[in-house]
Amino acid sequence: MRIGELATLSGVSVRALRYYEEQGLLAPARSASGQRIFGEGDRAEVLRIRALLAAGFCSSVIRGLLPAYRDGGTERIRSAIAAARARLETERRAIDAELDALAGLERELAPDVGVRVHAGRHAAIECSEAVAPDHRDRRLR
DNA sequence: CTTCTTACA
DNA sequence: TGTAAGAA
Repeated sequence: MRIGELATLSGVSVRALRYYEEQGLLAPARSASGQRIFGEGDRAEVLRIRALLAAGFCSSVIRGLLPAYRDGGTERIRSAIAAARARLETERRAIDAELDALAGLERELAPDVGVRVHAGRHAAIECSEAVAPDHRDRRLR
């Protein structure tokens, strides 16, 4: 099948499929005219790549993991999962520590801070300088 | 109409 | 990742 069909079947964009090939995650054959030719098995392959990506593995790691999936290298995969889990748990501890630190700063403030009366209305305290453009960032800039 | 590559946002 | 452009 050509790239468009695989994209429809897998729910992955044509752009992404070409990118996966560029990253060495997929190795489709080529027709005489240069078009990528995928096999039926590539559908499952793509879904697996998506699952690995969703779990946080970068393409270079996935590249090394895919062959293990094909030739039953279960131990290699298990260790990769364990490493990823350990890394995430370390990060979680750091996040919990920051959350605790924030709670401490909040308790340190006077009881009524957070809202001040201006012209009879409630208004949130301004904090232009300390606000991160994206609250998902790990550090405020 | 679909795909390819290359390049840019 | 999406989209544009020009060619096949």
